[in-house]
Amino acid sequence: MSLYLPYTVGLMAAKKENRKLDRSTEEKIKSAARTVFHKKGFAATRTREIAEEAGINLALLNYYFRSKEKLFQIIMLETMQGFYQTMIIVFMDGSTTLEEKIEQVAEKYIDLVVEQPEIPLFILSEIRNSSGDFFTKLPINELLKKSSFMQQFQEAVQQKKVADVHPIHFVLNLMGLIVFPFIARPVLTHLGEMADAQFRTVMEERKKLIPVWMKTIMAP
Amino acid sequence: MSLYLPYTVGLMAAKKENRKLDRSTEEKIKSAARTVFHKKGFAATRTREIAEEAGINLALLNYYFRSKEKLFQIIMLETMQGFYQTMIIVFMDGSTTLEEKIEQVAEKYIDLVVEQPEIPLFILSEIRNSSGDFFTKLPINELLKKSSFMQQFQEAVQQKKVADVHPIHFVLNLMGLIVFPFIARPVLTHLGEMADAQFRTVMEERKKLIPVWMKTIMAP
DNA sequence: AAATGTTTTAATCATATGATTAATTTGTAA
DNA sequence: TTACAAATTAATCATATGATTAAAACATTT
Repeated sequence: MSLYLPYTVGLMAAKKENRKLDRSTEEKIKSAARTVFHKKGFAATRTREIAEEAGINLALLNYYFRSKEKLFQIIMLETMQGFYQTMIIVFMDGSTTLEEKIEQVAEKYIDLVVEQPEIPLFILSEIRNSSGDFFTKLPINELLKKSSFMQQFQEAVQQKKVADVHPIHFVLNLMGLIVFPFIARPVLTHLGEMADAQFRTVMEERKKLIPVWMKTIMAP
Repeated sequence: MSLYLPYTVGLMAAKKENRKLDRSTEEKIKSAARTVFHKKGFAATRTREIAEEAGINLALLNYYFRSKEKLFQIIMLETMQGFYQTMIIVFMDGSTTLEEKIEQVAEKYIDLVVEQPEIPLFILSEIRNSSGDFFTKLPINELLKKSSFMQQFQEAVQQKKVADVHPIHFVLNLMGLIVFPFIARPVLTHLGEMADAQFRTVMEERKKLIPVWMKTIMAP
């Protein structure tokens, strides 16, 4: 009998681990959902594919998340949070200069999006349909307005170190230069026969180039 | 009896017009399809919605175009053609300088996309899934390689008028600066409370600004 | 070990959706 | 006018898809 104890204990431990992995089951589903949603978008995603990717029964998905919509909203919110966090952190930092902030944003964002290239297109194409509910749940606007970045930027304009154009140009240029290549990636691949390695090289170059370009662009 | 003749003739004329509008029926369906596909993308589009938008019976859609896929491919191809045509025309023109080409591309593209703001996001998000079939059907690659633009660009590099970085940076910067604002438009709307009128103003400004920026960016 | 609650599954449902069919209307020509 | 072809429609089909249910497996507590 005692011979079975270790086995049983082992089994119990494994099961207990699985039990703790209740969280892991939930996480497995979320992870699979992230993968599929990011790649295909909400409308083209089948819950069955998420279930298969997660290695679980379809019913379990609804058991944990009630519906495809609810699961999607969670993924969407987390994705946006993850994306804006980088910008928020850099822009709130009072100890860096305006130039340093640009350098850091370029570097960190390119790193982020090299890891997860589908994110920009995912966010932008899903926002186009959904009403702006996601934004009301994220206090990005308020944070940015009070940020160290905004102060420094307005100062720079007053001191005529930066051209006096609408600040939106600055944001559009910076994010466009960083993010657009990843959105247009498939076009490059098909059109210019650009391989993965070359693309990475180009994006590494841009880490250095974008801050330089931004300075010359925004000069008065 | 003759009293009825005008009416009948009138009716006939109207019907005959409708008959000529066989083409118009096809065109009505395509136009509706364009609208809905552009706005929602392939996966989120319902053929019933296209039919309703076109004011025709659902079966008629399949009568003219066989399937949703076939109809979509036609729309997609025409949309891409329309989008690239602008670039091709400007870039092939041997009578303009490199600077003028940039000015013209910025101006024409912003005009184009102000009229049809959904196009960039539509093209880019649909390409992400579909295999690159659409590109093989469009000879963009070959045309651009032989274009006046390419010649002038390579000349400028040799004469050290333009920085010697990978030419892809040039394309990414130009298209990113032009197109990205339209892709990010919903974010601006929700985040920055930016209204239509203001957005248009900003884009008008960019017609002038982008060529200037491109020059300073690409200087050695 | 028994009882209880939680997680997981197989089977099934209800509806949405793309497509087809058979009949009807309309236009054209003899 | 009649006959024939083309365009259009209402009704229907087949399947995909999100969701639910009832039972089984598993874990936890007593």
